[in-house]
Amino acid sequence: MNGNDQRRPVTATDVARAAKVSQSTVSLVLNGKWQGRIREDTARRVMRTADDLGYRINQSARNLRLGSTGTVLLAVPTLVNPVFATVHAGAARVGASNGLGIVVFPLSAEDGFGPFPTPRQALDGVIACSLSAHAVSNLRTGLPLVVLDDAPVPDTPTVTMDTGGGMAKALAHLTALGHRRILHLRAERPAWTFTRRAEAFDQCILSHPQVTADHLSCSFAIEEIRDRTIQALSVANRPTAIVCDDDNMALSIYAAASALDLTIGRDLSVIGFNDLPTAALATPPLTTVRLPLGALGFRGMQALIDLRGGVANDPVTLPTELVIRKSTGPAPATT
Amino acid sequence: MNGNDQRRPVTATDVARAAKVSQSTVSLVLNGKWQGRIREDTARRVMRTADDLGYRINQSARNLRLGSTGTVLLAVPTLVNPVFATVHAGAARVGASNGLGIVVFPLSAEDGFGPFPTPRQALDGVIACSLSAHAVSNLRTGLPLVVLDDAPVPDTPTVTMDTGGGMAKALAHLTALGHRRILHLRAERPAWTFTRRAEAFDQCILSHPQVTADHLSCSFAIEEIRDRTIQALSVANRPTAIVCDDDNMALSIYAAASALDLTIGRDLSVIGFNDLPTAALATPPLTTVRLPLGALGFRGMQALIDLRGGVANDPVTLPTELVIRKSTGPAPATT
DNA sequence: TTGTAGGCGTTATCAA
DNA sequence: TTGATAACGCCTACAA
Repeated sequence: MNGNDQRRPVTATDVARAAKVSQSTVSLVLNGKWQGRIREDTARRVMRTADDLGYRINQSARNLRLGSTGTVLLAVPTLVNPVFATVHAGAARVGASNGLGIVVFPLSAEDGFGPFPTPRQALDGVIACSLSAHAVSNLRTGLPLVVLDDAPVPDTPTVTMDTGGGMAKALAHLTALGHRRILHLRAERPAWTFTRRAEAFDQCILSHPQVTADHLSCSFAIEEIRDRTIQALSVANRPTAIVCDDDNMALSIYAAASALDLTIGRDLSVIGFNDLPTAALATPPLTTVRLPLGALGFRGMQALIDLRGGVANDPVTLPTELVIRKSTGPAPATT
Repeated sequence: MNGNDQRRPVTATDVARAAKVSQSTVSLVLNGKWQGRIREDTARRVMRTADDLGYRINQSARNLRLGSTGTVLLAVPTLVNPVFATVHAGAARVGASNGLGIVVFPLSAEDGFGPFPTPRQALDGVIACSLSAHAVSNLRTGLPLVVLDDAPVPDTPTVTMDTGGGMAKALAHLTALGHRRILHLRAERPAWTFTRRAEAFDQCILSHPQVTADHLSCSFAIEEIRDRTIQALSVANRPTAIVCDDDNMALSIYAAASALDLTIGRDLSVIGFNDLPTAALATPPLTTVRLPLGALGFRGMQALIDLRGGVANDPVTLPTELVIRKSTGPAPATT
C-alpha cells in the first residue's frame, strides 16, 4: 500500500524481518493461533507490519503445505439456464458449513472444446452436473468426483433425479385429459438427462397404444424451437399436446401458439421440465415437471464430502413431481 | 488405478523411482519438453509408469513454483440471470487465447456474506461484475482486479456500459410516443448498474417537465413484481409506460397486464434492459435496451491481461442501444 | 542424454 | 514466549 510496490510480492518472511520476529511467529499470529503462545504486543506488531507491507498470503504455498485447497469445482453445461443456480445454492450451503468453497465452471459441449480446458487449478474435488458422457470422462482426473443428474459412472457416487418418473406422470396427465397425439420436444444437447427423458417417453408411449407419439430434436435456440414447432403444428392431425425437455422450450411454444392463434391450455396443451420461476408466471401458467435441483446440489456436495472422508455413497435417486397449472387442458374435440 | 490405492497421492518422485529415472526427467517428459533432450524410449517409459501409477500433478506445488495459476475468477452477483453467461463467454474467449481459465463465483449479497467467502484459492486475478460496492471492496485482495459494470474504483481498470444513455433513449422513445405518465421499475439489489439507471431516469425526467414520473423498487421475485405492478396500475391516472431494470422484470409486467386485461403495446408500453433471448420471443416482442455484455467480458479480460502485464488501462464505456419491438406503442388516449 | 540441487512460501515440530 | 528447521511437490539451471 505504501512505497514499496515492487514486482515481488510481500512474503511472510518479509513481514518477519520487518517486525523482527521469526517467520513462524508471523504464521502463528496471522492464522489467529497466537492466543497464549505469543505475547500480545508482539502479535499486534506483527499484524501491523503485515498490514503496512500489504502482505497477502500465497494460497498456492499454503495449499501445498496443507495438502488441500478447500475448494471444489462445480462443472455445468451452461450458465444460461438458471437451474444450475439452484444446484449451486444447494451445494454451497453444505460446502459452507464444511469449510469448502465452490467455484463454477461452464463446460460447453457446444464450444467443441477438445482437450478439457480446465483452469490449471488446485481443487479438492469435482462435482459434474448434467454433462455429456464425454465431458464427464474428461473430468476424471483422479480428484474425488461425484456425478449429478447423469449416467452412473463406475466407482463414482451419483445423485440423479427420477426424470423418467416425471415424464411418466406428464404423459399420464395428458392421456387422462384425452390427448391422443403427443409431441416430445427434445433437447439435442447430448446429456444423459435428456436421453433419459426420451427413453421414458418412448417407453410410456408403448403402454398407451391409442396414442400417436412423435418427437422433435432442437437446440436451445428459441427462434429455432418456435419455427420448428410452428411447422409441426401446421399439419393435418397436428399434435394436441407437447412435452418439452425444458421450461424455456415450453415458453417458446407459447410464441409458436400465439403465431398460429392457438390458445395454450385449450387448443394446445404444453408441459415443461424444471419448474423455473418463470413457469408459474407465464400466461397461462405452465404445467411442468418440478425437479429437486437444490436437493441435487445438496446431496451431491454431501456425497463429495463423504467421499473425501473415504465413504463412497451409493447412488441416490431423488423424486420428481408434476406441477399442474393452466397450460394443460382437455384435448380439443377436433383439430 | 491398480492395487496401491493408499492415502498418499502419487508424486512425480514416485514415478521417477518406479521408472528408474530422475525427477527432473519425469518433469520434462510430463510437460512435453522432452523432445531432443530425453531419449524416446525413456520418455515412453516415464509416461507409461506415470499412467500406471495414476500420477496426477499437484497443482498447488506447480502453481507455487511457477508463481501463477493460470486461472482468474469472475465474480457475479447471481447465477440466475443468464446475462452473466454472456459476460463469461466474452471473457473466456480472450482468456483461452492467453492460457487463462475462468472460474465463476456467485457472490450473492442476499446471503448476507460478511467477510468474502472466497474459496481459499490461488488465483491470478479477479474480475468483478455488477457487484455491490461492498462486495467489490471485499474483493480487493491484492490480486489484479478489474471491475465491470460498476462504479469506477481508484487505481482499478474499469469497463462500463452506457446504461444511462440507454435509459435516455428509452425515455426519448416513450415521450416521442406521447407517454406522459411513466413508471420506472427498479431492482432493489444494491448495485451501481441499477443506481445509474435510476439517476439517469431521474435526470432525463427533469428535461421533460410534461412527464409525470414515478418509480417502484422491487426484488427479483417475480410474483412480487407482478403483484406490485398490478397495484401500481390499478389507480386513477395510472402510468401508461413502464421501464424495467431487467427483461425478466418486464416479462413479469406481462403477467400483471394480462391479469388486468391490458394489452401490452397498446394499453401499456413496456421497456426492458439487457435484451435477453427471451425478450424477442415474448408476446408481444419486448422493446429493450440492449447491453453489450459479451464485449463487456471481452474487454474486461483484456484489461486484466494488460494489468498483469503492468499496463493499467483507462476506464472504458461501451455503447448501448435501444431495440424497438412491439411492446411499446403510442400512449393510449385515455386511461 | 540424464541427474543433482536449490528454492517457491507456507505450516508444524521441536528446542531453546 | 519465540526461533530454527524441515518438509509439502514441483520446475529448472547447471553439472555430469
